[in-house]
Amino acid sequence: MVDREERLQDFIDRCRQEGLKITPQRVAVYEILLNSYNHPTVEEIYDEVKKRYPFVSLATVYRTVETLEQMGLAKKVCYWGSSARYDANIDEHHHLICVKCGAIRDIYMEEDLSIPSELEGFRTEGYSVNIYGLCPECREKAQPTS
Amino acid sequence: MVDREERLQDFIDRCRQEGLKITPQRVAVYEILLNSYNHPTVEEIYDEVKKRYPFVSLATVYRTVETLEQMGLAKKVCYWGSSARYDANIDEHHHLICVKCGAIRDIYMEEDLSIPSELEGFRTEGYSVNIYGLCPECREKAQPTS
DNA sequence: ATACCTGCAAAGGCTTTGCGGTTCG
DNA sequence: CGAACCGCAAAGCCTTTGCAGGTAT
Repeated sequence: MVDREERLQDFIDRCRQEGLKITPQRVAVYEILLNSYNHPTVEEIYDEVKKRYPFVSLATVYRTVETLEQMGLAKKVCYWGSSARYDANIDEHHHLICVKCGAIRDIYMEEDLSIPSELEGFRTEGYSVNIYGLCPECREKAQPTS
Repeated sequence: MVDREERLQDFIDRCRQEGLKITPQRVAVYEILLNSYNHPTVEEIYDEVKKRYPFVSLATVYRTVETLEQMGLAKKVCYWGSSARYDANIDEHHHLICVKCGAIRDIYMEEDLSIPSELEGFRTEGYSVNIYGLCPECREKAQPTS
């Protein structure tokens, strides 16, 4: 895992390279995403940004996460529920997902799948593993035998 | 893979057990899903059902796929784009996903990940692997070197 | 100075819901 | 006959977009 400061700096450098303006809102969105471990929704990011810049608009957050995604600095993760979630962790990692409440946790696995670079005509680029189950909180709430 | 007729019959039996009415629309939705290999969207299922029952409503299809999901007979798969897709293939299988157009293809793998039944406090139930890449059609459209 | 960006509000798309009439069991 | 279901239309999210004013370079 690369250092957060370094990633933020990389982001700023790349913005300059690509002629994108470095605005406080943009930096805030990426910084918040870098410091989140819970794969926040756009709304959640928005709430955080608002603490620093109360006049920020939700549309700006949407535009920024889209930019980040296009730059390859964040990923959109979408499993259940209505709203998309974002993840700035671009290391090879996988997800542990609660089938009840939708919570997502990052997980690193030793095992490595050997995926051919060509499969059924597809040129493959990468993979991710989703492990489904019940999170500790939801197990608690369910019958004690689970 | 279990036979389609058998699955349809199971569905009907379970409906009876659970006091759910067996309506033509319901049967049609499940039947269409069973015979689809392309993980159709609700809209696509709707278009198919309409061929048999022109007066069917989109809301009914939404309600039915939700029922099927709750019964464990279909899964909602949601990666990109706006609309959810459904899959009645409940065998252990994985997905090959085109990052460009969102096409999804089922894939069966020899390799088996050994997932502990308990992981970071989660009680695990299963997993799925998503392999990302460019589908044949999109490779074609891109530069010939891809 | 200018190209890019933001905030606002409106529009757009997918999905859910309320209701009256209908159908299955 | 009664409970469950359907079709219709409206409402409800989440997300995108157009525009006028503001900001970074």
